[in-house]
Amino acid sequence: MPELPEVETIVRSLSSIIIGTEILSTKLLWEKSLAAPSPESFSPLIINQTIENITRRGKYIHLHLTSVHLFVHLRMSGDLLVYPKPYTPGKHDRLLLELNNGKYLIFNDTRKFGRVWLTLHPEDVIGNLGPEPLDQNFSAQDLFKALQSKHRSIKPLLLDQSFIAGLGNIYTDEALHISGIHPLRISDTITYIEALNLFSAIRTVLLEGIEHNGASIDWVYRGGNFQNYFRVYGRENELCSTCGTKISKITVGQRGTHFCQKCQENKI
DNA sequence: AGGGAAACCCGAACGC
DNA sequence: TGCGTTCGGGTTTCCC
Repeated sequence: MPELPEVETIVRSLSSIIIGTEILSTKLLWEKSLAAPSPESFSPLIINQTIENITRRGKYIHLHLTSVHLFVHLRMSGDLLVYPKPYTPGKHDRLLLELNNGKYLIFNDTRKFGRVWLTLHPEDVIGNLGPEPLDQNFSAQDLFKALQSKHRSIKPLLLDQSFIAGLGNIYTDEALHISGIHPLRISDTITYIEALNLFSAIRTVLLEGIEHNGASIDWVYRGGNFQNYFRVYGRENELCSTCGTKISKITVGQRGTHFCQKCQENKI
C-alpha cells in the first residue's frame, strides 16, 4: 500500500539517482505486473528512453520518459529499488530496468499486487484521481463542498482515490482521530468547522509522515519510522493519548478501523 | 448512489 | 512439530 508519504519518500530518494539516465534493457520477471501495454510492445517503447523526471500523483509513481510515461503503483508490498550491476534478480523482483549509470531500477513486490503501466496518455492511468491533499490549490472550502456533495460514511469516502488522492488506511484513521470525527460519520453532516479541522488534520498527518520518511508496519510495508508516532492505527486496546480511553477497532468497508470512542463520538 | 463482498496475492502469525 | 486457517494491504469488479 505505501500511502502518500511512503511513495513521496521513494520518489525523493530515487530522483537524484535515476533522473537523466537512459534505459538500456528490460527484464519482465512476472508478466502480470505489467498492466499495459502488452509485453511485446513494452520493450520497444521503453528501450533507449531517458528518464527525464520522477514525480508522484496520489500513490502512483510517475516516470517521465522521453516520449512515454511509466507509472508504478506499489499497492501493499511493492518497492522500487536501485542496485548496482552485476545483479542477480531476487525472489520477488518483478521487473528490472537496466540503466546506463551502471545500475538497475527494480520493481520488487512480494505479494504481486503492484502494477506498472507504460502509456502515451497519462490520463489513462491517473485521470480519475481526486485532488492532491497537499496541493496549494486544494483548500478547506473545496473539501467542505466535496463532503457536502456526497452522502457517504467518511472513512470509505476518504479512502476513495477519486474523492481525494493518496490517503490509505493508516493516514485516514490518524486524520479522523486528530479531527475528532467518527469513521462512520455521514459526509454531508460534517460541519464547516469540522471540515476545516479535517483538512488541517489530513495535511498534518501527511506532512508528519513525510518528515519521518513514511511508516513501516508489516515486514513488506517498509518506510521510515512514523509508526512510532501513530495515535490510533494498530493501537487497539491501548489508551488514547488525548483522553485515556481504550482505542477501539472495528471493520468499516472491509478495512480495520481504529478510533477513540470518546474523542470521535458519532454525531447525527 | 452507495454498500457489501469477492477477487487478486503472499507469508507471517496464529490455533490446534 | 506440523499442519491448516486467518489476516492485511489497495483497487477493481460485480451484485444488491
